[in-house]
Amino acid sequence: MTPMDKYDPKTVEGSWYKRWEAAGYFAPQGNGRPFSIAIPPPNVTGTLHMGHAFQHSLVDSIIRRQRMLGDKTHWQMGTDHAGISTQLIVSEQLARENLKPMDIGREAFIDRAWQWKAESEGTISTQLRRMGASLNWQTERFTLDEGLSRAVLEVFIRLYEDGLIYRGKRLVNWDPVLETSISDLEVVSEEENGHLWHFKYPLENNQGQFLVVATTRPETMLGDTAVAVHPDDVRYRHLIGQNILLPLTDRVIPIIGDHYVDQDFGSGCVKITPAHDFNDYEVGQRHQLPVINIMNTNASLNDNTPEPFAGMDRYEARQAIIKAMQELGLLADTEDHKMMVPRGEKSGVPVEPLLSDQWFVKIKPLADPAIKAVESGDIEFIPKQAENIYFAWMRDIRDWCISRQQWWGHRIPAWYDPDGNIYVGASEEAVREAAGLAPDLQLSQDEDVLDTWFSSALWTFSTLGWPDQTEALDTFHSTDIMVTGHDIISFWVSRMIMMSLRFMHEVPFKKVYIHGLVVDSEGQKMSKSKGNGLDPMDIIDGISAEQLVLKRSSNLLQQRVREKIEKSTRKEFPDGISAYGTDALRFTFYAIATRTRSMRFDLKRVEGYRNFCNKLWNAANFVFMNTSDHDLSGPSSDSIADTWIQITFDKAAHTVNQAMETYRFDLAAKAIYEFIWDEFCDWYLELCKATLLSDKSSDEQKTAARVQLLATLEKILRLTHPFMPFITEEIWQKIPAGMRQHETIMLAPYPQAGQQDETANNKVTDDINWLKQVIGAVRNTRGEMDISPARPIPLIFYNGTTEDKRRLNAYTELLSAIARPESVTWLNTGEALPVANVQLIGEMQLLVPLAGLIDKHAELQRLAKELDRLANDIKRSSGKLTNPNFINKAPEDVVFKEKLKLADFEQALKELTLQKNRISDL
RNA sequence: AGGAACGUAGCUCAGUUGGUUAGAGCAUCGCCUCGACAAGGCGAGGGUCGUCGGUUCGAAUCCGACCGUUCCUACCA
Repeated sequence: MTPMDKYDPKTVEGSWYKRWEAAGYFAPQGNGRPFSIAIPPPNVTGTLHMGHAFQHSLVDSIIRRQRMLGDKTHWQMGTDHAGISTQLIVSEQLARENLKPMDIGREAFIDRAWQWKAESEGTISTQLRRMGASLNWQTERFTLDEGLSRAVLEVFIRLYEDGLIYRGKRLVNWDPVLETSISDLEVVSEEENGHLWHFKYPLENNQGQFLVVATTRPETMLGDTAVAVHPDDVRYRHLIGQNILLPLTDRVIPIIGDHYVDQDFGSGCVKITPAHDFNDYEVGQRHQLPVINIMNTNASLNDNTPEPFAGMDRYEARQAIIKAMQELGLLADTEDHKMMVPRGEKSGVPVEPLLSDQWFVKIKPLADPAIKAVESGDIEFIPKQAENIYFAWMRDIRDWCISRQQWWGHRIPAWYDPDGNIYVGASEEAVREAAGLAPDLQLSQDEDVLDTWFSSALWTFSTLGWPDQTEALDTFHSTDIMVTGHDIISFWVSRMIMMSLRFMHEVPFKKVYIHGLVVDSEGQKMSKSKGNGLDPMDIIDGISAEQLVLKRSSNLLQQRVREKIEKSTRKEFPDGISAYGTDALRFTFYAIATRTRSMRFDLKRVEGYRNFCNKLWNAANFVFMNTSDHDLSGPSSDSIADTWIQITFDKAAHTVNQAMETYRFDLAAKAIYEFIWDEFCDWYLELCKATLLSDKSSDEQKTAARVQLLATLEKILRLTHPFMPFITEEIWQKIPAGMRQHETIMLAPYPQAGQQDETANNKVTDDINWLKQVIGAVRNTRGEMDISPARPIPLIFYNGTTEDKRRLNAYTELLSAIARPESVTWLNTGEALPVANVQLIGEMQLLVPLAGLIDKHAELQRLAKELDRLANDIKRSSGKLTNPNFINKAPEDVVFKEKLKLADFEQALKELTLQKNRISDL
């Protein structure tokens, strides 16, 4: 057979995915146990980022392994419509044509959005395919498609009828750029520098007397409806019930007493603006204060404010008010002040609490069972710690504002008549009929759409056909596990649990695996705006430094930031990124998937695993070179190495399966890496060479080695396939057809450890470990003494046991092939010894005579160091053993082991001291 | 302010109920083109496990305090 071409991920990964998909391997099949996972639906118009790539790599390994274990697996594919993001993008597209959404109207806008969806939806699907994700594409869904929209409608109507959805005027987080309400979770607060302005508010009845209030947002004063003091505050409590003349307006507002006020902060007086502050709103409710909304939806001041402020932008108004107050002599003080500024996650501008009509889900009745489901263990979080995030959120949950003032999404199925009566139903006809409305009664549908998460919350069952009772729903719900990040627990996990319990009467998933965040090599969160993100596709395909700089900085608005990013990018990736391939990238993800909350992503790691692919590739090449053109059907006889590699493989398979059962992807990856590289390549292949290249081995032995080489390689490939799907399939297809019973490795059985005969196994592994130790000792001597591996050296075995002698006799051939001795001599205890370098293997000494080979000085130095170490060990060990407390209280086996250890140390010390004396006598 | 997590080799991280000489990869140093592989082989150096105290015969591991880093939640007008 001709050697395989050099490992190149591009050619290896080229066509397999298409073939798998075309063959229908991703669809559920067989009669095994159903096993299902629903993908957290990515944004249909989005692209795959590192977090996605990581997450889906984890899921794919789970799915592929379960499939190979014979389960009927279903990995639900689908995307969501990402209401706000998509609306924003389409609006930006319009802006480039100097158009506003209003200019083209709702219908045309939605058309544009669908158009954009059609254009961009292929991107993330293609990227998922490049990652090798074995998703079931045949049942792909989209949150706005017909079936899922029907589920949304059904849920909305039923919740409304059950009194769990209501409409009300409430204070919500308002994004003045997007002009919509947004969720608490979509607000990010960061500390910023601001000011605290102290205003003097004149008392109504005491001319010339003032209360001083402090504010970070002067513009809201026009909406003040009270000043609050603490009811116990001796400075002010007598003023409670009196009034303030609110400056710049003609309004008179009361002084109220409320425990909300902190007497020690500022002046101890607080202005109360119920329409523009969440806390003030509550104070206002308690005291029945009027709620005066002073802002328009774009955060300019409205007609409830006096001239000249009406119509001004909020920040323009702020300056104007400060100036006006100053001119009135009512500005007492201005000081610098650090404060948290809440900004809209998507728009980046400060959000406003705004009073508006919104739809809400009454959440408590949904949350209570959802909390119980986790408390009772019906749903298990992995790691367990993550439950805290869930409970913290759920136990303090507030009604969920589900209406968004947008066009792209599920329109709220509510209609209003001219009197403002609300009718909820599947369609206008439906509500007319249900309510028996006169045909000529004017009805208008609510303009708003639902929060995207409302539809995502139904994901695990809506994608399977609900509200229809489909076979898929019956088979695959509840799903087995949800894999997601901790940042999404409150957004989504909790809402799925609530909705599934309510409508399916079962949990949406039995387990939730919460993974950490992929961060850059500096520990920073990867983000577009920071320009520190990596595109998984660039790691797979490679990218030049120039293109990478361009890609990272093109989205950045500020020149300064752009330059900074360019500099750091050029520093970190001076030569760009080379093409590492999907398999290496995936393996990196498994290796870093530890239990920590964040994982630094380092390309060096990817490089290491690309090298690992190369190693596997070359090992396969070796196996094929040595097995093709040979008849493997003849009689065979396993050598110790052949038996050993089978045992060792079984152990590795056991470790991998165990790790996967506990979702320790890192341990699974480690076990695979170590078995392939350290055991199969470094030892087994070398031992096979000894057998295959020697005239002394029989045909039976050679056949056994060849069979075992192929069989082990084949098992390795199956064990590794869930993690590195491409390279394993590529190599597996080169295995002689007789050794594989399936058309694809994807459907071949996953290796599991069989029954083990511990005693027999230990005998084998002990022998191989002995051999490894002897070879290690020889290599060590060569290394320490700078003896070329090419130069044969005489080996003398001294003071060995009969077991040592048996092993030496049995494995001289193997030993010789790897250690390359000039001669092998066995000396019995008491026989005369040459002056030599000595290494201890248990009680046995391995000697390499000094003559002409070894530097006396260097050897003495080495011995001194060794003796030093032994002296230390003896001191510690005997210290323990002379401690009566240790002898009495420690378990027997621990004491016994310690005694053995000490004996070994002392024996070694004795031998090496003798040796040292002999050499220094030279 | 409240809650949580983390701190192990130069770097990134393992270390599962306390019990070997605390491990791996990368980086470093030395040797090696020996018929799979230089994207390689062989060998070596490198850690008072953040600090202090406690529990224990025994602590990287359990407890407390402190220092440092990070995240989450809520915010004071």
